[in-house]
Amino acid sequence: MSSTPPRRAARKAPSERAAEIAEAARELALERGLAAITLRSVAARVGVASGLVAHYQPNVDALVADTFTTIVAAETAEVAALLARLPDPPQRLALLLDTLLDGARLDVTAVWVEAWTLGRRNEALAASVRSQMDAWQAVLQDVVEAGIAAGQFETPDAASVAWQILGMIDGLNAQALVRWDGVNDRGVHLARAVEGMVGAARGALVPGGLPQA
Amino acid sequence: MSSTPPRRAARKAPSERAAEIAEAARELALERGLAAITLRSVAARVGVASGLVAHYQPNVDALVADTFTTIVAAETAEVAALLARLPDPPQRLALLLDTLLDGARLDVTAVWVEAWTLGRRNEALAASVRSQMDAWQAVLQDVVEAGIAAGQFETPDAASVAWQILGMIDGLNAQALVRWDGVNDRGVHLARAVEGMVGAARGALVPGGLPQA
DNA sequence: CCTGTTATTGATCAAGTGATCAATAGAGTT
DNA sequence: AACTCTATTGATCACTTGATCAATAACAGG
Repeated sequence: MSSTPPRRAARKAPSERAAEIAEAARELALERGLAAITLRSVAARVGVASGLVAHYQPNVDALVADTFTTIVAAETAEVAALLARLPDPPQRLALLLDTLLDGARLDVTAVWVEAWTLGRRNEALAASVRSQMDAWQAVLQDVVEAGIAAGQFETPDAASVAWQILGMIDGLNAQALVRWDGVNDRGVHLARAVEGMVGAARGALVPGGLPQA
Repeated sequence: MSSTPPRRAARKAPSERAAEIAEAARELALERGLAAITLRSVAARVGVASGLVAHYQPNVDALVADTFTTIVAAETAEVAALLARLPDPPQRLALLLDTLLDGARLDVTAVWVEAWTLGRRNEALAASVRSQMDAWQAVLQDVVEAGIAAGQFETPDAASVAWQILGMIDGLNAQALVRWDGVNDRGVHLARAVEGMVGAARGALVPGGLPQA
């Protein structure tokens, strides 16, 4: 048994150490924001010297950008997988709205919002943000187009509608980040708004399936 | 004619100097973000020693919070004044949506987004953000309630709908900050979404007044 | 058991931050 | 003209940041 932790960190395979660093950065970003990712903070969490973190990354900006991508891509994949189980486009869209508004991923929302700002001074991050936004938009566009093909939705521009829905979701989540109270029935309001945009039947997207209040 | 600027800044009345500092901070925030507000950057813009800026503020966090309030309150007042000219609630709401989506205030949007993140580490700023969000919501709620009173809107919860519209606008603007292209007819899509939420007649809010595409 | 490769260290540098405060000097008052 | 008040200075401190790199030590292959 050792009282004080070992002076020197165990030597590990580069891939393993890189994974540890990525994981530490991910946790830091979710807990304290992307701005909390520094050479020293990440190193401390992994239990290595700061120089080692620098050794595994060209610079901190890249680590921040990679961390953002890791976090956000996982969310997109998770939600997309959830949707894949449902066959009916209106059901898929309803689940999508419901899931993204449930407040279970507010830490990810915080990362999104921070990335929008940090992207101004971190070109690599800005590129990641654009790429991940495209990924989200693609997921939404898929659902909208499937609904159109099935004759359940009707809109002349699925791509634009998908962008619009994405923007609304982002805004409502960002709002929830700052202000929880005061807003009732977020899901129902959004569902009605989206029904109008995609040309779905009234009530087709309301989570509980209740057509009217 | 003097080649080099005077060593010492002219002595001014405290209120005047304070105004200069506030204005410099405002410009910096709009041009380079709230994070660009530092004792030295503000001092340099005013043409004064850094110590003087500190002399006029308890700390930098307060200056950032005040600057945010100044910028955002001016926007709210400006738009509210615009609306006041129109008597008809649907027209007011249409103008509101149209104005906020026209991209003329993207610099203010950037300040909003940054404040959401910075508020995490600046309690004074967080309080300002909440307060200014409330102010915006009140403007929107007013319009919605006027429409209900006039029998042109129909919704059981004007306050929640106002919050919802605000969130959507914020999200769409934040999106525009990062990605301009790909989205067509933002105004029309949003107008339709809002029509659904406030229970207005189809086409009542479309900017050009065209009921259908 | 050597020996070469390289993962790891930690001190170091330059740059930037907020904050403090004794010293200075400008402007109004007497 | 002397004086008083205070706006203004700028050096200074303690701290944090990203980055660099010579030195160290652990592991693998011969």
